[in-house]
Amino acid sequence: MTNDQLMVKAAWLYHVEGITQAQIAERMLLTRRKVNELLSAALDQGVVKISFNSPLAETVEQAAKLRARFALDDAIIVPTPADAGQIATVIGRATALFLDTYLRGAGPAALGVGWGATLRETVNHMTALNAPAIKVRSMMGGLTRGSEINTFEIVRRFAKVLNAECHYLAAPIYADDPASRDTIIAQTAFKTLLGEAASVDVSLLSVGDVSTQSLQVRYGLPAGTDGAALRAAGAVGDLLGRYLDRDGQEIDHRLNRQVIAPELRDYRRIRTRVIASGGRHKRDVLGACLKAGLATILITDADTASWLLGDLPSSPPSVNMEDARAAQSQAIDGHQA
Amino acid sequence: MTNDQLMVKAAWLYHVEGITQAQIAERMLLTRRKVNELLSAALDQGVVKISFNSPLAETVEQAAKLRARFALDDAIIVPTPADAGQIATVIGRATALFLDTYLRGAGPAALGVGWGATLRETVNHMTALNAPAIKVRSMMGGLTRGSEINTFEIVRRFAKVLNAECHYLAAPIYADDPASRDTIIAQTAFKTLLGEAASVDVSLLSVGDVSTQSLQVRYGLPAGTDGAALRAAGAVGDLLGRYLDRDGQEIDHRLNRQVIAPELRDYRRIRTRVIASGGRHKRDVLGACLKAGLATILITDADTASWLLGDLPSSPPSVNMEDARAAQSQAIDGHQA
DNA sequence: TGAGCTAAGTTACAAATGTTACTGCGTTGT
DNA sequence: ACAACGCAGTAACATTTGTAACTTAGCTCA
Repeated sequence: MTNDQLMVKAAWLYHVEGITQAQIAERMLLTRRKVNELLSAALDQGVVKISFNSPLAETVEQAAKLRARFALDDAIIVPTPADAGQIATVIGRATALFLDTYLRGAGPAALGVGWGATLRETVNHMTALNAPAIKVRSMMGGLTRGSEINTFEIVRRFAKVLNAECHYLAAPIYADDPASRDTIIAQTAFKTLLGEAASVDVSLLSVGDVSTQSLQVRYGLPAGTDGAALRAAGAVGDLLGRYLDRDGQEIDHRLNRQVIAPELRDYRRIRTRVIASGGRHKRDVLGACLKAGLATILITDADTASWLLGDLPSSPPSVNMEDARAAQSQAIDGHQA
Repeated sequence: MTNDQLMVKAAWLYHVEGITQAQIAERMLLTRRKVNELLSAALDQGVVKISFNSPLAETVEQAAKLRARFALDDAIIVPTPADAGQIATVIGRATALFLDTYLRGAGPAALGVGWGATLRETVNHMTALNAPAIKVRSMMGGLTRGSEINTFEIVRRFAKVLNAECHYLAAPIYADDPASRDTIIAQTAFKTLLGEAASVDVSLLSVGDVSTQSLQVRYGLPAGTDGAALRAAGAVGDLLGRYLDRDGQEIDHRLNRQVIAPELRDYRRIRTRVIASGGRHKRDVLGACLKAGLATILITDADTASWLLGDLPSSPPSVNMEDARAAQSQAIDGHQA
């Protein structure tokens, strides 16, 4: 029996029939240890999924406010996890649930996807759906330097889970200079691919920030550009590889003329534009995107939602993540007293 | 905060953020005991749900064979639980998952439902869906003597979870005698209700058997009729309150002229006819229904599926459930040696 | 051939979980 | 007002779970 099958069977016995891991080990002729491994593997590989039927009242309220304030079609807010490292996971899961129902219902012709930790978690937790009619399109090129989060891998996995075909945008995100960018995108092949990317019915993207936290800043920027330069030019983060200022306008920086991705103008024509991101350092750029109306559906966490609604003061860009985390866990500890 | 909200919040912290029950208790200012209670309540009230992404290979194979053999549109097979008491739960859950996706996809105009332990579990595990356009219809009258599984309750809950309206078939399943049955169904009100019941797009029923296990045999039969008489007349069980022989034909018994439910002839016109039932004592009647083409979609357990496919010998009607159960658990225990 | 290495199993233990028994407080009814 | 009842909280316990340390078998490469 394949490993996948073992996971499903063990998970069935455990979660549905409710017998102990020791008993499962006996029945399946495995060690208890192995069963334990299988069960956690099943959980984080998304073979078994845990989903919620009723949403949390608090987040529903925030979602309604966000919808009204930024003219969104929908907003989904998940509670901010105490452990900042879990934000991508949690938002990713919520996004997966959203997409699951959305794709089943609307059945769009084409889905454009970006990349990032959040989208990786999303595809991890999607339910398999036989929808060969859906076209999956990559909306941005890949990182050229190695990274644990691979653009192509994400697109491929989306296609696989939907049993659909996919097109990669087989190019780096940034050309070496504006002139070569123009040459590249003038190629028939790229024109087609960019055209396809811009003509999807639904796009699923996350945003990047300009801190050193950002994978894109660390690995994705071409030689001669760094995060500091972008910040100096007024950037608060990027969408589709294009760096934006606080108002969601593209900054005047050479990098934005090197990017190989659809124009924001074309991007705006996409009917359903999902942006899924959260966490403290993504605040500013999320705010910028919303201000500029770049999203029609927002998926984020409760703290970020509060901030977007103006409940919290704007954070200075120099905020230290360690301090922030310490402050947060203190608040939680304080609760106990 | 309402109890439901507490459950959702605790479940979120536990299943998504992955913190311990003790920590949740601290954060939510509850006792660990309370948290523990909330979590299991959340699980069996269906506030959180565990679902599987990939099906078990073995059952998929059986399902394909059943589809071919009985000209079904679909078949869903779940592993037979070791504990016979769990059969309704397990099949019910599978049915809920099926209905969830089915209703989201096809969006039928009207759903007819029956009653029984399996359907109660089904509605327990359905995902809430805002589908006010769906009409929920009761397809059979209610038991007149008290029972823990109430017909009206089930219809109402289906309607509630779909946020839809429902019509009850406000009548007993059986009239006192054939003559009064005819009088009753001649009433305009009942004509309308029976017509509605027979004109749904999807019906969801389970079957009854003729053993003393059967709730219907124990509580639902009118005075003057008992299980033994039905068995003597060749009945192997009932669908829609109508008792059938091994070939799925209505037996010639007075009871079948007392029943207040759609005619099988009309029932057959329903496009999608789901039958969800399993367990050893339902074998014969399931076989009868399939032979007569009364189902288009079957949801049952693996052992029953095997039997239906002819892999197992027909069981004598006098089989003792206690023995069967003992034999089964012995088989499992034997595994360990 | 044998030393060393890897992978899997076994054992053992610490943490987390589920349950039971007990305690005390409030509430109800006489 | 007082007794009886019951419910929620507390603490303690047994079970289950997750993990780490250790062992063994099989294999590779010198």
